[in-house]
Amino acid sequence: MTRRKVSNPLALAVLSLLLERPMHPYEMSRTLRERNKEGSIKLNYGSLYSVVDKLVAHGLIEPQKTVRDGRRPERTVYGATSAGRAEFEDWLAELLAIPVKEFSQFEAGLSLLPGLPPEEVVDLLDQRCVQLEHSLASSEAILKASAPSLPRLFWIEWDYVRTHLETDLHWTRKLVGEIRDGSFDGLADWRAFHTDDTPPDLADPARDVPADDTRGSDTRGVGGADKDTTADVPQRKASGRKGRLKSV
Amino acid sequence: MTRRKVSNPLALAVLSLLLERPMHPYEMSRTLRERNKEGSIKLNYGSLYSVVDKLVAHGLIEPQKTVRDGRRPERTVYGATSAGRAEFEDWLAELLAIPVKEFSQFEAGLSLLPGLPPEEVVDLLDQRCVQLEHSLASSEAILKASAPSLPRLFWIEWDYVRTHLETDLHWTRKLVGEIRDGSFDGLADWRAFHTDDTPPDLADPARDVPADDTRGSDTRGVGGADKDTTADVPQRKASGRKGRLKSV
DNA sequence: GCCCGAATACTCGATGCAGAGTATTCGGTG
DNA sequence: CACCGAATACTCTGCATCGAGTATTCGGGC
Repeated sequence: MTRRKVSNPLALAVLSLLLERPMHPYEMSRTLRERNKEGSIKLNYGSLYSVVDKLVAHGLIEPQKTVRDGRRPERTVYGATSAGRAEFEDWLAELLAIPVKEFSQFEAGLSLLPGLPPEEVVDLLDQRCVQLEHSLASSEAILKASAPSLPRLFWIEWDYVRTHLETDLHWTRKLVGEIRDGSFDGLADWRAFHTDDTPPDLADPARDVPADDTRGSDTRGVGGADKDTTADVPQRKASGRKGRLKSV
Repeated sequence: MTRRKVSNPLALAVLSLLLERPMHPYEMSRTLRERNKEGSIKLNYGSLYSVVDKLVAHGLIEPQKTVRDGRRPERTVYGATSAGRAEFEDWLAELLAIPVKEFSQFEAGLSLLPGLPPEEVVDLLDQRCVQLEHSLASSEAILKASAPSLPRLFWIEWDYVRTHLETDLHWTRKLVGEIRDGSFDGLADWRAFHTDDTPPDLADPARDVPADDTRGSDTRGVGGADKDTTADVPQRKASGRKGRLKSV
């Protein structure tokens, strides 16, 4: 019951292509690739064929003929129906008008940030910045390559992602800066939590209550989860991980 | 083969909670909600229980005891193993250090923008701006509410999303402005494509070739896809969609 | 003491999707 | 003319995910 009968955005791209001209599935995939739409619409064959089938089942597209080139196997050419055109326009309008909350991996990571010590976080975010710079460079390469040959309308989505990459990079750099120069709010507690052998309940919501209890309180004494919380562990972790991630 | 044995970010949150103290699944969900982590990590019960089972199966967490409050059904309390701690730290480090490309709905919409006429796009993006302003306002409300009681470390992810919302809003406003004041590159062709009854092949990659063919060429004459491409249709579509979307 | 709604604590089946795998054919090279 | 790698054109299976559904229990009002 996801509102749309076919919810995969790839279906929208298929409709778009078939409104332009009839095609067979493989041609759709090639066309999307040629136009650099692969970067904005996830394309894989499994989904493509199942999406086409579903569009047919709902009467949004229909097989028009089958052709064969040389001795290649037969391919079915599909075309959009007028119901398909209506669905395309309505769906695209919705995508443009109504922002939807999407969950990013990085956001999830940020929300669990207290789980790593600040020094290591700085290291990791530095690595992230380097990667973002690379992504940014290749985005800009695409823009440079497209701009002379095609009007802006056809590479507008690249401008959008580039802008967001920039924002991301600046935000991350700023955060790294704050942690590094010590101006980050609560930095001392954060560090202490990871160096003490009996860390305070940093992440507990009952934290606004003045911390007069909680040294070995019952909430932590249940046992099991505390093993290997020794002082040397952070060192081992840091070096071990740094080595692995650099090699990636 | 998704690299991790359990790939759902919810599993990372579970590990994080269980490293803090042992819990039963329902308590995990409540805790995540109390801490406003629901906004950054998608939580639903189906996933939660299957993720817990999988973590157990891979030895990253383990059942510790079963308790019952009053006459409530028994609940299983889980705790993290040391393998679980290692997985948590490694995974979180990866999330922070390595940016992954994620496909947003809006980006997909942008990449198919030529499918709607510019006037309608302006309308739709205006609506988007209004929605984004609302999201931004509620993000800021959360920040205002959290800032006095908790150090920045615990609401850093809200700062991140707020920043991206702002970028998004500014970018969209700018685009709307360009289309509206006519400075958008290729605007005339875009509009013509949607008002002419025999539109040029605007979106075709063979566009750098001077358009000396393609008036009623065989690629469009296959029939079916062209019906209801009459001049009055855009009016009807626009008003119809505007009505519907406003009511949402 | 009874009723109602909210919270508790899950279960389960359908669906969608990823992506590895397969089989064929074309084009270029030695 | 034989071969090899790249491109063509799919298929198939397993797994994750989703969210609706269920059954129970607590708390508060009347």
